[in-house]
Amino acid sequence: MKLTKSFYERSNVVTIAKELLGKQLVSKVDGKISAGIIVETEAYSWKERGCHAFGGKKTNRNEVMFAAGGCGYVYLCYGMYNLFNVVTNTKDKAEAVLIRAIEPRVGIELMRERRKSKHDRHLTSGPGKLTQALSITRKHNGTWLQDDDIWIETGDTVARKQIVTAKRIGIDYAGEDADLPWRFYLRDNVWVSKK
DNA sequence: TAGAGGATTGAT
DNA sequence: TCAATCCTCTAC
Repeated sequence: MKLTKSFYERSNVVTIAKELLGKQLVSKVDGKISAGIIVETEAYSWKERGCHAFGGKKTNRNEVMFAAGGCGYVYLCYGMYNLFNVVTNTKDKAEAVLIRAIEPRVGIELMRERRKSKHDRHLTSGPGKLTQALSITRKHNGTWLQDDDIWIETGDTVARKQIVTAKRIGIDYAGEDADLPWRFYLRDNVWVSKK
């Protein structure tokens, strides 16, 4: 069952990031379905420097973050990798959850083709990898998660004690905000990206 | 309009 | 440890 708009429109992005663990991310591209369980997320808010929309600054790139919760925000990182975020909160309150890793469940053969990687372990264990495996690109920026292109549905039940809290990755430039414990992942899950 | 740098990855 | 690689933003 797809998550409803009211799930995304809540005001606490950190809570949403935690609750997304165990949910299933699904993509349907060219009529082909592939999906996996979300095992790692990070929260971002306009209130802190790690966020593209820090201070409420709107640009062409991050415009989608200012839409109401329930949109996909896809952008290019390092000129090579598409990163997939879920926009949360209400209109003009720019917050989002970065999906950093998933555990493959549906269309694994499809993912192998798209990734061209011999080791399944590397299929979706990182933000740039999972978008490749699910064939998510910048064309999906602004995609409505109630539609039939990309969506998130209920998946596994996650016990509170399975959730590990940590600092976010790769945002050293954010100063003290880089220390915010806004990264969440499932304990002992092999699909979590490692550092 | 030019130039610097980034929410990464995989190979060395 | 480092290069690949190109879009985005800032400053001139």
